[in-house]
Amino acid sequence: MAKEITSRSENYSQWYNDIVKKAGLAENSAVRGCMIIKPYGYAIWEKMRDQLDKMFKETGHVNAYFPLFVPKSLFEAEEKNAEGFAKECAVVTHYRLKNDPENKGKLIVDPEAKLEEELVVRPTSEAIIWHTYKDWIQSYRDLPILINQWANVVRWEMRTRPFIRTAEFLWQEGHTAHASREEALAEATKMHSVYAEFAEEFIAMPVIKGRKTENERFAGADDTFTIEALMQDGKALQAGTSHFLGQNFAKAFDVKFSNQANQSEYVWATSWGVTTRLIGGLIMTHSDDDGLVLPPKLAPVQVVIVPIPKPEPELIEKANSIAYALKAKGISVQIDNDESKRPGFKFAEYEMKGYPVRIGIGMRDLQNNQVEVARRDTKEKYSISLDGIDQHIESLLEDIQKTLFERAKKFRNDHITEVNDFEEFKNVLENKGGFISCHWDGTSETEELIKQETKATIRCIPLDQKQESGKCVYTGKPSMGRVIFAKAY
RNA sequence: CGGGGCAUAGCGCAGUCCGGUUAGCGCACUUGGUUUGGGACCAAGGGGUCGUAGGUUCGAAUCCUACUGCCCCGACCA
Repeated sequence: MAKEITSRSENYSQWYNDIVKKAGLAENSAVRGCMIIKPYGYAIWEKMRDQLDKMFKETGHVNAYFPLFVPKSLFEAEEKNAEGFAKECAVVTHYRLKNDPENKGKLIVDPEAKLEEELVVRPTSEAIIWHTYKDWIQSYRDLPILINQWANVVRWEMRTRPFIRTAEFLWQEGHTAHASREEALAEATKMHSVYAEFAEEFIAMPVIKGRKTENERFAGADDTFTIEALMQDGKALQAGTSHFLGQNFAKAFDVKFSNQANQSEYVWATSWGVTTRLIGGLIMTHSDDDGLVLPPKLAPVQVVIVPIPKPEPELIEKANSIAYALKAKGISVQIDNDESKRPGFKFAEYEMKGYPVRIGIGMRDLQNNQVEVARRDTKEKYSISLDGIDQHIESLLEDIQKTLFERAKKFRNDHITEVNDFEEFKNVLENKGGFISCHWDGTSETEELIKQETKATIRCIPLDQKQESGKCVYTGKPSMGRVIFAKAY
């Protein structure tokens, strides 16, 4: 069970780093701000990637790949976008090294090899992609273009944290082009829903769907849709965004098409992305003091079978037949036949790594035609008959997936607090954390003042916001609905 | 870029204040044995330019100077 926010939040950062390390997900690299994703962490990313990719294809998208480098002149074309990312760009200025004449065995950047035009390492790919789309689009018949790219991007962050914020990260970015405003808006909305569905059904991480305020919006977008999750320490995590880009990029890159009446029009655009940050969200939604807890739908291995006390041939044989039955149901299974470690060590290890279900099988069990089943989410252990074990495990995995979501949702809902004055706002923020639902006068100035005073930002204006007249929690000016504030990652 | 801290075995640390045998501990590793239903035990063993460079001294992990790297706290942020 997740502990109370108050007790964990003091050392939450350390606790998080411990899980990342001990579960074998990732480690810091020698390169500043970058992370090495280890095989187990990457396997989780692959599960996420495969599922998302499937959902993108089901909604009509195809994959392609665009260059890592963006010439500066292209990068700066869409001014707001360029300005928004300028502070965190890695820039390539030279293309060659040479031996240092002053220092044998060392290399220096060859000043002769200075690039005529600097190359920006993509922090996002709108620029390079819209430069390309210009050549691909002439007629309404060329539209829509529905392309996704799986890639790495670089944002030179000052302070980093594994999965949540690293200088280089893996993501997917969808970039679509449409003939009408309505169609582009529908696309942005659709992908917003795809993200919410993925977060809730697969990560078992409840999210609030909403739109960003002008302040928090993606640089270059007319509207940004977001899914906001709540972590165990009471801080919010922006888990995915979908942007309606209007005609901003079409105008910046001069991308026009002829409509059916043979009139020239600018193309309408969207972009949307999720990143390896989702793994951070997963960790901070479900894990406990014994380590990682993985939702079965994203666990690289769903069931591990541990022969007790060690892998005797008879036990291995039985384990194989259980594994065979489970695999027939599409369940992933691993049999631990390592003789060098004792059962207790293995139990702790698999708990740390978050395996959803562990089956223990010993001679004693075999005689009774049963095994011991341990579920990671509740830490319950019980013996069950070998007859019909495949059905039992199948429904157990479903139950674990559901239990994790319900538990996280209850926690999240318990930490949405309606607040009506600013003292209460600060009090809840300090002592309880979580989402604060309150009235806001709709101005960027007020949002900024609240941020400066409390570090809380407007996470989103919920899509299901109720019409309700009230007074801004800060200025007392009239407001027509509540927005969600929180401290965020 | 501001403020603070750290640097000793693969990892985590003690020793530094107050200089003095062969630099130590836990984990991990190797070998052998006994074990094995919740992180086994015993024994033997391997592994170190004490971050780098210079200085003080009969003698430096320890004192002094410079440099380098890393971590934490701020500003920035998926």
